[in-house]
Amino acid sequence: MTKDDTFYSTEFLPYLLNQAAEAASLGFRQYYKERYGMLRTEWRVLFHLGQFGDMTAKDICTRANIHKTKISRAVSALEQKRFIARRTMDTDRRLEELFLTKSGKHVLEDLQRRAKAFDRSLMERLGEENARSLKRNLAILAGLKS
Amino acid sequence: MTKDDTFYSTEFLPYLLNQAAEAASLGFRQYYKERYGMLRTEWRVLFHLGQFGDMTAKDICTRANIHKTKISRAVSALEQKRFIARRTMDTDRRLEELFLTKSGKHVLEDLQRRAKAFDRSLMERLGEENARSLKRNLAILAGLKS
DNA sequence: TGTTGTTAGTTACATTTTCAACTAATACGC
DNA sequence: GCGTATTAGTTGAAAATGTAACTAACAACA
Repeated sequence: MTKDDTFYSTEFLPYLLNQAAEAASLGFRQYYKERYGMLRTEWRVLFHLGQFGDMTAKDICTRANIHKTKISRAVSALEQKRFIARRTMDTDRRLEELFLTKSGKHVLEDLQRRAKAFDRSLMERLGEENARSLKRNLAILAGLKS
Repeated sequence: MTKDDTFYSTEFLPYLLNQAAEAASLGFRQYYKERYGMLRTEWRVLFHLGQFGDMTAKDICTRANIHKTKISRAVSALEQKRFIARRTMDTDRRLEELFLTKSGKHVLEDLQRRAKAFDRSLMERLGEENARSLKRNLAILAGLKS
């Protein structure tokens, strides 16, 4: 029995994932926070609305795997900033369809453009092939792919 | 100008990283929380002490990239649980060397064994080659490698 | 229709995190 | 040595998160 069953933190995938996630989101987070006073969940809600069109809070919860209270608060915050608005659905009055306002669209446009650039810069650090493989593996772990 | 400048959330590396990190740490977090009432930072402090031997709070901050207040509180919590103890250093009385108690060592041993197993199970889902490449890329993004 | 169960979303409260200010000890420049 | 600047670590208050209980609307079925 050798002493070398030492297990290093940098070998532990959850640790690595977390460190990488923190490091990678730092720069972008700073931007939407300083520029628009937004929190991460708010940015995500906006992003999802842009991606899938009008949808309900529940839809976003499911899609983004975020708890409903977090979404509820993000929605209120975005509403106060006048980036989104809601309308109760006739078919089921429990549901509220969320949609981007004009200014919300502008903000989202800006954020998306920056997100894209930010993403590219991260990928450049890894190289095309590595980056592709990384994203594939992450999607699997995140349960987005089998 | 085609409409297909749509940028999907699942293409955005920080998003993917975060989702994967959340998903990957869930199972293990549950274990140390339920079994030992520990928070993530506490588990990390323990892990670092096991890995590098006795060290100060500051050392851990630097190594693990965690803010000193978070560490300070984790250290207090671990101390209360009698998993670690501290002794002020003679050479510089601002510094406190942290070390594992007997029971802390037991707990850490258990956690490390489980972490290892947990890690293996994650890696199996990806396949050996993919997993290796994933860890390499994460280390780069985390700034642990150039 | 009335009862029971379920679902979308909000609210209240407890826990955790963040941020800024603080204390105590050391280091530096003179 | 003495004043000033740093540094390690703690603390308190504010912000954010998680958890559970709640309201309002719908569904199902007698």
